[in-house]
Amino acid sequence: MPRTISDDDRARKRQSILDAAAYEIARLGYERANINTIAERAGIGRGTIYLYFTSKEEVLSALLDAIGRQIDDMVTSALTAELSWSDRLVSLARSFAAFARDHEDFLRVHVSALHGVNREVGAPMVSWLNCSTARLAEGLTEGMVRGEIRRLPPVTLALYILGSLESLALLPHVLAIHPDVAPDDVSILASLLWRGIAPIPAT
Amino acid sequence: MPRTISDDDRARKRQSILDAAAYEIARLGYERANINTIAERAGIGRGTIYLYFTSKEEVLSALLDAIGRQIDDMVTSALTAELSWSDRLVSLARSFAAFARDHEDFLRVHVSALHGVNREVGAPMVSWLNCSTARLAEGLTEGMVRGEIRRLPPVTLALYILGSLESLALLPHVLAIHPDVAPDDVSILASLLWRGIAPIPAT
Amino acid sequence: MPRTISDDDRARKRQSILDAAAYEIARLGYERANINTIAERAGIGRGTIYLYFTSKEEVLSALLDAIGRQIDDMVTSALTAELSWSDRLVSLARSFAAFARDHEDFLRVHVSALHGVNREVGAPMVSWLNCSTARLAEGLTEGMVRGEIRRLPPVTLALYILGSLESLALLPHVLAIHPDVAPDDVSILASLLWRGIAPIPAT
Amino acid sequence: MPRTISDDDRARKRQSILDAAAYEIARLGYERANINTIAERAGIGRGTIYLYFTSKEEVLSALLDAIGRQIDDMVTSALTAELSWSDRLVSLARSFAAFARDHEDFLRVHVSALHGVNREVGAPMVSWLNCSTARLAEGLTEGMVRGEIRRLPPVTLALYILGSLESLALLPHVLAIHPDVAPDDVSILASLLWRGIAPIPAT
DNA sequence: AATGAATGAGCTTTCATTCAT
DNA sequence: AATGAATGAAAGCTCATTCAT
Repeated sequence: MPRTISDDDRARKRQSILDAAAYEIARLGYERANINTIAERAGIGRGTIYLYFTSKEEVLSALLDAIGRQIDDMVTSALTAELSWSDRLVSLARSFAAFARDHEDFLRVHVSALHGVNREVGAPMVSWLNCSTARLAEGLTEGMVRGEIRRLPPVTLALYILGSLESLALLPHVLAIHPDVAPDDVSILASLLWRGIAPIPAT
Repeated sequence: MPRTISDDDRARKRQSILDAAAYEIARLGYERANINTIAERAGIGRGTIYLYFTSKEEVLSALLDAIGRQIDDMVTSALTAELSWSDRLVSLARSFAAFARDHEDFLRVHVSALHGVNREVGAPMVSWLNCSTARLAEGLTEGMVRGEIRRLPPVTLALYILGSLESLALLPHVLAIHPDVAPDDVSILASLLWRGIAPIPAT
Repeated sequence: MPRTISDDDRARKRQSILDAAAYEIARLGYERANINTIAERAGIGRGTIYLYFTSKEEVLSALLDAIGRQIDDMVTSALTAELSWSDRLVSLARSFAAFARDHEDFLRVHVSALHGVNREVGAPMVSWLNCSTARLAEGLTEGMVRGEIRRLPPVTLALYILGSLESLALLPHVLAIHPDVAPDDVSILASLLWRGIAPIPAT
Repeated sequence: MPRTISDDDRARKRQSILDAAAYEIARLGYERANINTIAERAGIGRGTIYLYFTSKEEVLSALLDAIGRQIDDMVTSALTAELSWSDRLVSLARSFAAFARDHEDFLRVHVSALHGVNREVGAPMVSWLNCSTARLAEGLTEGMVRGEIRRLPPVTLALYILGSLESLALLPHVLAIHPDVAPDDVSILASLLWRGIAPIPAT
């Protein structure tokens, strides 16, 4: 009688592997992160990981996929809320900041994968990024049509906004080194974004 | 008669190793970049690299050092020029864009090291980054005193500007994927920065 | 059901690695002995050695430790036996000869490590040698007190005896080259030692 | 006009290489001794060594040859002197001790090569050792015929004597570590040898 | 005759992956 | 379903040797 595991247990264990992987990858990078250590941290045997993922690469892919989905959710939420664009940016900035606070590992993996890892492995992340970008660009286009935002190439603008938000969110963590950077500075900088894209007031 | 090499030849060969390393690291990341392949690309034997550098780590360190110095030069040039802050930002953006065009590998290695590699190796890059940041922060402070720039925490602002410039410069390359991003967009986006930090006009 | 190995099996495999290492080191010396070849000879994969030892150095250390313990046991046995000093020397000589016959590799590794390898690796062997030396010196001192042995510096004498015994034991093996050396000569030579340390008979 | 070097200069330079090699090999062993370092120590370029020797192995061979010849000279001198056997042993012991004092490196290379290095490389040393052994065995045989020495297998005895002399000579150096071994002990131990081989006095 | 820059074979070690249990 | 002992490809690095000068 083959032992069977409930779908719930399976999902939970899968997630615990991803959490452990995020912890290690955020600290060591993808290459130096060790499957053995990840298994230990997840509280399972080394071989068990291969019952949930086909390879180390797939662990990273799945991780990036999960992270990309969460970020996309944040963007979607901010866009669907009935807010002014100024408030939407603040909302987004707060969401990113909260995400960075509660899931620092995830955000770091995301950023480092964007710049470091093999292209193929990062594929799912790029998919989500494109998705979020398209969604944001679409919203921005509407805003431009309504005159709420300065007219600029919407896709490029969307990429810039998302990139800035990530950088801003990571600033206090990455630069915990820097004594002159106060965590609160981040929120101040968020307003820079808005001033940058706000429509030019009629004189 | 000893077979000795001129200092010039030596420097040239050293640079060719760094170029080959930049090519590989920009595409594969530091860990996957292979000393063997780097040597092949530089057109020398495997062991020769170790006549110029003590280890693979030192190759990366030297590379980051060279890149950091070049970026710092760009910042210094822009600051010493007699320009308005608005023009300075445009000048900086153009410098970064040119650097990204002519030395794409270098800029990618720089950014990926900032987010990816283990800390110790990135030390020289962090040094240069701190140097550039301090220089820019100092300039910004003066600008604030003169009322040319909105008052904001100068170090944080400097980091944000440098980060944005790098992202902007890389946008057309990284996102060559994205059909909707035109290279010219970069210069447009540079103005976002200015609007973000420009002093609030008296009503 | 985890695939675990019994302590017995583990010890057996560990020993088989040490045996293979002794074989190679006895013939080529520590430096030339190749981990790859040792693994092949032990009938295991290259990486498996590193599940039992942390490094090549540790293989040698463990080997020297095992050998040193066996030699120390031989010395202890000879000393605790109720024998005349003359017979003790014969007993020791026979033990060493038997050890050399059955474990020629071990004895050769021991002697070569004593004279060849870098000091740090030989540390465990030196420990055992000091142990055996101290034990023998103590016994010799008692013998001198009782007038069974000529009065001589005990530690120096102990070192000389142990060194001679090892040389004697190796003679027929090392100098298998030499057609004029008969294996039996060893036992004859053992008596030289006794005559050397025997008390001067009262005339 | 090809530059030519006098035979004298050539011999002197050859010897300086051997001296440097002895220094390094005595401290690090043959394998770890570095051709580069040996060249530096000899005050010549790396490639120059290969104008005097065909390979690193040949350097060791030549070194062992030179050492073997010196030791053989010592044995010959002691045997040709008109002395009693007791005094000959003392003379030999003094010669070895002096050699160990003035040329510690040579003696250590000799001993370590005897037990450590590849057989083929040690060939010249074995030749000289056989030569000295045969010479000493011949002398001992004469002594036995004349009743000055106990009757024992002469070749084996010769090997034992030479081995003991080397060990004795090295004792104060090797065991400088050992606080209980006084340098003077060596001369005391030399008499052990004589008592071992002295003829049994008629009762 | 002398040099030292260049080479690449060969070494130890790591670690993702497999598979007997 | 789960494990962890075993593996071997692949990596960075050293150093004896060559050879253009």
